[in-house]
Amino acid sequence: MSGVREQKKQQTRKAIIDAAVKLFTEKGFEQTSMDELARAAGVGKGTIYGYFKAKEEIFLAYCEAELEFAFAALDRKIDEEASLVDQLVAYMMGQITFVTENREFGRIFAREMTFPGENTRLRSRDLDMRYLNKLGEVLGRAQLRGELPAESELLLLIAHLHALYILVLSSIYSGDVTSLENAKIFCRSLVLQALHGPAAIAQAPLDVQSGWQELRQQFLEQRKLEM
Amino acid sequence: MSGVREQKKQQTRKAIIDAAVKLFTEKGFEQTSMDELARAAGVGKGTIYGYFKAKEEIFLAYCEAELEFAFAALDRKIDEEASLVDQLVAYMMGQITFVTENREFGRIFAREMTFPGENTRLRSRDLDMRYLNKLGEVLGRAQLRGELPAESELLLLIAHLHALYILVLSSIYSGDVTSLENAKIFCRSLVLQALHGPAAIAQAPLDVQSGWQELRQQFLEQRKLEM
DNA sequence: GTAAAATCTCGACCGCGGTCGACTTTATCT
DNA sequence: AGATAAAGTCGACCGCGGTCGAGATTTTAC
Repeated sequence: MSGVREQKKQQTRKAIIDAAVKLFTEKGFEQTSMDELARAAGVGKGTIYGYFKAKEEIFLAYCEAELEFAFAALDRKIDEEASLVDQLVAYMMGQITFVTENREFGRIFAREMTFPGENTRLRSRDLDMRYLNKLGEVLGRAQLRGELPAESELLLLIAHLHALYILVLSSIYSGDVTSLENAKIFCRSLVLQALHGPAAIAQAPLDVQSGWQELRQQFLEQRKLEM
Repeated sequence: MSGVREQKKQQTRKAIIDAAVKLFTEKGFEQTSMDELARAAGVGKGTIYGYFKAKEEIFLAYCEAELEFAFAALDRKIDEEASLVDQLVAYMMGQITFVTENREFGRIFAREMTFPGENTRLRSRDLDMRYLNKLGEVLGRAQLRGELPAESELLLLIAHLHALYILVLSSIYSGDVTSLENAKIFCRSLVLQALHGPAAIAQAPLDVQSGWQELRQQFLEQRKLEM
């Protein structure tokens, strides 16, 4: 049972991912066909499906590497002594900035991560956990500092914040939020409310208040909600 | 400019939607091909694309009718005098039950609604607004009753609750939540926290607390989060 | 060493969603 | 009414993601 076979398999796998990174980066996910990918990786198309169940799975493998990098960069930039809100907003915006760097790419990523198909469920969960763990760390530190009540249920808060992140992303793709600045204001307002209850905005610093009011106007005009 | 043409167009449009309702219901969205749909509607395949930009757009048109019905049923069942939390959970669960009635259908719906493509953006926004308006009504009534601080920013709260709904849906597709019962417990915990702050669960009635603790255990085991 | 079994590779092939331009039907103009 | 323009219809056709089984390659058994 010499490792010849195993070795080759690893090579092939790497060749596929490398080709995917190159092509997806160069021309995007949807614009890269499996035929191209196979040719670029130097294998038959069918072979790819021995390594990945679907095109989306390759996509997530590709994301894994990229996200790793983005998170590392973010970690370096985060100020652990900043206020909880600032840190949370920073993480959320880091993630959002990364995802929406390319709009089409981000939509696929968001769709696959938030509502994964059976093929991609496990892989997307892996990726998700990195982000959730990050949130957990930030919250844990805040709890130690006393910035968060000791009896807070951290897991629930993590879920909560994750929900807000998804919402902001969704707002970007629904057209309610059209710039990263607005996304940030939105994030901040939501986080404030999550941490300090429904009346938090009314007590927030003036710049947050006014920023939100402006956004609010845009929402109402765009969506014609009856309020 | 007799209306002959316009009349025919309306007929054709209706024929397409009718066929879609029949086929999507019978065999599902993905299992219905555009060729079949065209044949069933009695038109050429190309004709359909004169009425809808993409298969997904037909899907959303199909949903519109179904959702209308589901909401009406829900409205009839909702107790306007129940507590705010109960009403919110009821609406969220109504929506979730509807969406996940068929798993594949629900995933497409959720993906298209949360991260719409350029083709389906406007239509998905229309649908979204119905749900948001419902939330607004419930919150507005609660504010009048004094169950919600007068200075609460309703729009922000609506956004917040919408985020929670999406999260619960996402948890179902990620495999974190595997039954409607669990979804309900999750919903309730999240809503409580959203309305009463991060420490709300610790003060919740015992059954909510214990239900959540059980769910929490499942999460941790499944996801192996470091907490 | 060799035969049998297990594994991996490949590209022709499938059905799909979506496009295109030739064709038919309706509206408009004189 | 006849001619021209405009609008609508259609299915052959395209490239796509994914499958399949024949054939090549490695492992195992003797």
